[in-house]
Amino acid sequence: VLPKGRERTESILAAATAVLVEEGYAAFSLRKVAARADMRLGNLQYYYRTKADVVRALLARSLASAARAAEARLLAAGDARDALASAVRAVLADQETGEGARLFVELWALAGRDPEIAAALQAYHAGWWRALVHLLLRAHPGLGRAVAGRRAALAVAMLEGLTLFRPAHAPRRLPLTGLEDEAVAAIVALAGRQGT
Amino acid sequence: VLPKGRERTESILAAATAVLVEEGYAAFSLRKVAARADMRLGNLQYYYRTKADVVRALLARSLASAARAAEARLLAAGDARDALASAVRAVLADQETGEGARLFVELWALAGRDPEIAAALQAYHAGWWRALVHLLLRAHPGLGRAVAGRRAALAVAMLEGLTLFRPAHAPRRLPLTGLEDEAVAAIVALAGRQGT
DNA sequence: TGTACATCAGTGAACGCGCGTTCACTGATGTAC
DNA sequence: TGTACATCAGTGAACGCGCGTTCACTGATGTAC
Repeated sequence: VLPKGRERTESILAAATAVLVEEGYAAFSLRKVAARADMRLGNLQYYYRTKADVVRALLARSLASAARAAEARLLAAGDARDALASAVRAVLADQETGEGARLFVELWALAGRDPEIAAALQAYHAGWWRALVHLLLRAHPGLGRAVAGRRAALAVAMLEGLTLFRPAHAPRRLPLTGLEDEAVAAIVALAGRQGT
Repeated sequence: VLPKGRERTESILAAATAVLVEEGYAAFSLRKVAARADMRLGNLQYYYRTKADVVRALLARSLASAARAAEARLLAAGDARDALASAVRAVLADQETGEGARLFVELWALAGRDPEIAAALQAYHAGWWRALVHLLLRAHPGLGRAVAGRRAALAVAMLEGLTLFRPAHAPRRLPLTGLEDEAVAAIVALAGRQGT
């Protein structure tokens, strides 16, 4: 174990994530991160030499944990008949807080300008897309990989798109009652339709 | 007509949009906007007193034009049997450039922190969601408003989510061939499924 | 047509501020013998 | 166990820079009489 160093970098990244989520990248500064982690600017820079290093590390940490969570959700359902439905339900439940959604929207915006971030985000999506493909194929082996791949991509797009209607981003007057059940049903139906 | 003033504000907002799309909100500054619009900072501020005023105006301009385009797409299809399919196809075609997508991702990120922007964005989504509901009900009158509303919301989420896989944001290794056709088919099928 | 004056459009300098980064320095902790 | 020394962790000041905003000022254009 490397207790001291790990503790330090962990608290720096936690502070950085909080600042990014609460204030956005435009207002993200090393001084704020240091203050939030209760240390001096100079000391923070002993661990991460530049602002870019902090952002890179924070990105890696967040995506790794989100990927772990999402894939676990999808795989946990196992072979049950309603595996797909309960996995989708779990993913939707994870979106509830809106905090993660806020972080991801920031990262999407950054990805438009930073190829490294774009690649990391892409790898993250590919990760749970793959898990979803497995799930689809297990439920409907006749689909074939190509069709299952496209449909999984549509499901990912729909689920990610739904985060945009979360409370944090909009008062969402879109008719919301029962939307989650409808989403689950839509994805299950999407999976089962006759192949293209 | 107010030729001079309009010309000026128009070129300011065009410059501001370009800067926001190319550099992101974090790097968005009045000096850059002024330089791009080929005028002095002081003169720009004669038209918009503060940075917030520029952002507000640019938001209004962009959303109004995007809303006009999207609703036109959805309504142009008229009563034809394949109205829904061709409307969805048109919306997907509009996404092709990625430029608009970049702008919207920036706005989503800002919406997380600015209620005014969140409200404007929400109104925009509500606009084309409404058009989509009409289209769904015309194609399948038996659905009922509630179900049609939920399904239109899912379609909006899917279509918005798909913008995230556009070239500008990711090298997109997700299996893309035929994805658009699959999306059209999925939304048509979503519309026609037996009501919940 | 000419004159006086107000408004409009545009200029340029200055302000104070927070930023990322650099750097010389200080103790504490670990290692070698 | 003690001493010498290297590395680690942390401090605090300073730098130059771009930023939003304020402001006094200047011509050009429009209006009144």
